[in-house]
Amino acid sequence: MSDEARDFYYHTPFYEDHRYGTSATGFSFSLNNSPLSIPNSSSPDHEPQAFDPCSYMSFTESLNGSSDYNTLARAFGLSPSSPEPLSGVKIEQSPAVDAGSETAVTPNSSASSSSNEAGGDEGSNKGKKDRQQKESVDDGGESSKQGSKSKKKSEKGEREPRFAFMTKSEVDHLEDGYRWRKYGQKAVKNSPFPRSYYRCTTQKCGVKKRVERSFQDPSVVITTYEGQHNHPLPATLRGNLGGMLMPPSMVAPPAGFPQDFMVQMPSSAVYNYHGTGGMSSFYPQNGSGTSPLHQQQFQISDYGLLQDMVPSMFLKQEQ
DNA sequence: CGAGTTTGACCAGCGC
DNA sequence: GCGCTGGTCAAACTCG
Repeated sequence: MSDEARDFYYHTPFYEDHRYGTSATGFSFSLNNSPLSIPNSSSPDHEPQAFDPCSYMSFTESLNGSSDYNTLARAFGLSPSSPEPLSGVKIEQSPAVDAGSETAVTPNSSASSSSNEAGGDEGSNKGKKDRQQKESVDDGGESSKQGSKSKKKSEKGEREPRFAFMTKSEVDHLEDGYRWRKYGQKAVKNSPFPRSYYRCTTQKCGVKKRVERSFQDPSVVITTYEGQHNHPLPATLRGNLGGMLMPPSMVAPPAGFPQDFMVQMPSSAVYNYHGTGGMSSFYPQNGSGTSPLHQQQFQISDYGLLQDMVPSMFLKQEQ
């Protein structure tokens, strides 16, 4: 499918042994027990495989477009060997999408992935496309609501890169520096918690995000970003960021926000976040839990959105 | 009054 | 074909 071919996407999990080493200033990544370290010039006295995410990139930057998804991908050990510059990274399940390459990348695949998140997006795009067409017909193609639609349907199958992570928080909608407008909420199957849909309020910015709570652990909020911001952070909030490495939702922890949160990227990668108000860092969890700052962990076993959205951090570049 | 939220409706994809 | 589910729209409503 052209759509898939045009995007980057995550492959469903299957790598059961991703291991993330950790240090106070960074983390390493290994694939199938093969350490995959990312150079770090700022943390020489840490484990060799460690690197300083802060000096490497930041989620915020990534979302802001100042750092591309390729960087993000690299930072997390994604698409480690991709030679060509990536133009985007996408979280989505790869249903049948190229089963061929998928198998190639995921030897143990067995996976689940029941998901339809990716498909859902496609669907939504199409849905809107249709809708827009209808409306266009109704008002001669100048529907006032067009605004939002024009972008999404925009180029029909074109899907935005997605990035999902989990955070341990008591508030559903975490502050991330950007302004969001909620445009929908839906009950999620098999979950007592609804999923909320947000869109960046900045004009021309088509970034969206979905927020929902894990039904397995209500204290965990699953946030999925879709697209990249094409504008800077609101000035008023920018100061709080300082380009620190933290998940988009964590950029500006609200008052009362738990100082620790964890982010789980791929199937078994668990990141812990320890914020101290002023400085914050990501602390990926490693098997031995050596990080002194480890606060909380969370293992995704296999469920709904996460399963679908964050099956693993493996990306694949389109061909 | 503008911006954001709520909520019911609509629609498409998917599985059976 | 039908029902379920996810995603979005948009009118009504709330809030500052």
